[in-house]
Amino acid sequence: MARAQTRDRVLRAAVRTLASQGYARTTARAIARTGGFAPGVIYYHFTDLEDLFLATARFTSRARLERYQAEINGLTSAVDLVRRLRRLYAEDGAEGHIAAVQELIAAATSSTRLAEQLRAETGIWRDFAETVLRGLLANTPLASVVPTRELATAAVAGYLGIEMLSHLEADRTAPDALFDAAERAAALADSLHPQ
Amino acid sequence: MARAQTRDRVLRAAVRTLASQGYARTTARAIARTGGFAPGVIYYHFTDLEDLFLATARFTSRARLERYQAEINGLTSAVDLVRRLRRLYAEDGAEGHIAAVQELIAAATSSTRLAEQLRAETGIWRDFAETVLRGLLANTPLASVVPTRELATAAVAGYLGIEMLSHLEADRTAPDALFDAAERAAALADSLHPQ
Amino acid sequence: MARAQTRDRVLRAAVRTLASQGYARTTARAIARTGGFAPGVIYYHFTDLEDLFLATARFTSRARLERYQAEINGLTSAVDLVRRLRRLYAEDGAEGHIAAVQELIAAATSSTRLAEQLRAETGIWRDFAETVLRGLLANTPLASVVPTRELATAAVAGYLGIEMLSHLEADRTAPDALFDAAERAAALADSLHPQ
Amino acid sequence: MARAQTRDRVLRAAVRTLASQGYARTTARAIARTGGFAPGVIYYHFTDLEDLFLATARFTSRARLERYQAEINGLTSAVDLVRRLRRLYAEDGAEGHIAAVQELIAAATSSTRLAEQLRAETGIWRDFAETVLRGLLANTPLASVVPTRELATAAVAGYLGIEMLSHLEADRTAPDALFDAAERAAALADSLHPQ
DNA sequence: TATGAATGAGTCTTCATTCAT
DNA sequence: CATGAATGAAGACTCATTCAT
Repeated sequence: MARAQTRDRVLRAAVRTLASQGYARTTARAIARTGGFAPGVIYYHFTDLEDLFLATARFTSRARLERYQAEINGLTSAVDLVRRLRRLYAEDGAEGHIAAVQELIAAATSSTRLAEQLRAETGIWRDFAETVLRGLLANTPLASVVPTRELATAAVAGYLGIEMLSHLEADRTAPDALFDAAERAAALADSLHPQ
Repeated sequence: MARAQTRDRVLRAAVRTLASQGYARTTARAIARTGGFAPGVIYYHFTDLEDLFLATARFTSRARLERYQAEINGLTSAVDLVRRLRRLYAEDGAEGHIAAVQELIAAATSSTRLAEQLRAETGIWRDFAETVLRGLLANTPLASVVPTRELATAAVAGYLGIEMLSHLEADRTAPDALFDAAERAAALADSLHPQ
Repeated sequence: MARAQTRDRVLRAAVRTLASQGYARTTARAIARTGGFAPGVIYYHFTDLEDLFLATARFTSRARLERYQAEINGLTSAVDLVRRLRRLYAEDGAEGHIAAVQELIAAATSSTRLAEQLRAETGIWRDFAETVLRGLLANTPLASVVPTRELATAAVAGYLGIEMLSHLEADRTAPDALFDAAERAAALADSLHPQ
Repeated sequence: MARAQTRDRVLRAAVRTLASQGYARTTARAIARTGGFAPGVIYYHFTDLEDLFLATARFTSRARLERYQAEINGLTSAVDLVRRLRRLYAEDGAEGHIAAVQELIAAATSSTRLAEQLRAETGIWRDFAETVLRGLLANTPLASVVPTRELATAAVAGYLGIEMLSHLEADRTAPDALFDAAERAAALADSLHPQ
């Protein structure tokens, strides 16, 4: 099998295992079982588990970012934005992307390198959120008032926090109610736009 | 030594270890080292580590809630609220309360009982946040517009999310900038109050 | 409480625990739980667990021997003997005496002193069995033919072996069938007696 | 190394350790020391110690049964039988087979699955003993009188019981005396055969 | 490239035993 | 006499990692 292809299988197996079993149970054997390969394969493609987790953080973050950019770039309506986010968030939940990141952040407490990698990734997301916010507020009375950088940070934090709370619930109704409320607020914001 | 006293020592050691080492490294031995007692003590007071983590979740949540209630109950000014929260948040950071809870939430992926306990605790905090919000918005044009329940959920999520992000940073500037922005927004909100 | 009385409680608790839980699970705590006293009590009356097991071996062996002697001494009919033995064996099973001894014998593999104590006890039982056999065979053509000492050894071995096998069965039908067969053989033996 | 080969090494080490140290001291570490491999090997080939003990019971029972069958099948002389048994019994003693089984039976008090396995094995031996007995008694006046099934049970019980008693002795004279007596009885039995 | 057997360190947990009360 | 809190050693078991094939 092509080298890069197998590498990707390992990365995807790591994401799925982190999301479904949690960091503590994401052992080399567990990842191998999830992906259907021998544990040794991991060590052929990565130095050790820390190395794999670093790559996993980057892999899942970049993959999702591409998807978010493709869906969201150029949007000027806040309502449209919220609707797209709701769909993307549902994807995240189904595929376990945010859950995996959340487990990695908890794991970062005991790995400086992982913390650095995750800081870089969350930084990229905050920049992305800031760009989107600026686009929305352009030509709006709010543009000069809203602290976009802080709001972008809060948005990323909220996204991660919501996922944490959802993880504790059996159902997934909390995010839905939040998206509903956000959509109403977005409608209000859109009405401030000059026609 | 009195039974209850030792039990508390173990709980406090668990909080400190979770916050400083992360869930995966919060072993019985690590907790014992933190607290300065023999690992066996843990098993004299708790059935197993899961039992200890359950008790820790409840212990740290309730202790902090009391503190927050004492500081915040009866406040009507949003600016005052934000200032108190900033101080309380600094306390949390110093003592590792939120960090510990965050690690426990990550750990809950592999323990249904822990997930249940944490769901109960975060529910209590959401209720608390909702009560505070309602008090603030009373006699305000916003009272009928703002979805307090959803906002309370978002507040709890944001609090947890911010702590996650802070954990990745060496410094703690991000929360400061957020509190500054929140204080400006609070001033705006206070100005809507009928004099 | 009188010293000797408590000592006896401990010994009886040890027998019951050995019989019901097996040697490996007969811990100081388990014995204390069975007897309803604190683990420390054991160490007040015995040096350590080995000392307790030694005393237990002697205690249960002597107690049962008294009972057997009272029932069996002076019997001249083999059929009567088998009938009494069947009843005594049922008592043993109900109270776990032989089961406890069997566990102690298995444990003796790792304690020379326990092995010595048990060798002494089984020796006493073999002597008892030999006396009974001699009484039965007296004035019988078999008296000069039957090697009573070897037969006595075989009887003790058989008794222990049967208990081992019974322990593996859910029901207790095997010993019953054996006693039935023995009773028929005894009738045959009795018919050889000169009237 | 081939999987099956290592598995066998572990099984043989388990038998030797059970026989020489007793059940309570047959720890994973002790077995590994006996066999000269790392304790982890046990868990690579068996789920846990209970699983290993189950397999050990079956392994040692079947291996010995094959040997006994090869030596004994087709024998019609009781004296020959006793002589072969004496030799086989000496082998058992040297290799610790019966001693291991006896320890496992004691251990079965705390493992239902082990009890079941051992019940199956002792059942097979009783059937074997019954077959041998029937062969011996064929064409003999005793054939219709002797309850072969019960006698077979008694034989298995006696075999186990004798091993228990021998284990308590420093020397091994008791079994010898018994085999001597059995040989004399066998000669008597053989004389009943029609020439 | 991939596999799977093997290892040794480290984890949770139990337990005999001690000791202050 | 009895209790129950505490300890430290040891046991079962897991797991990252290596290596021969």
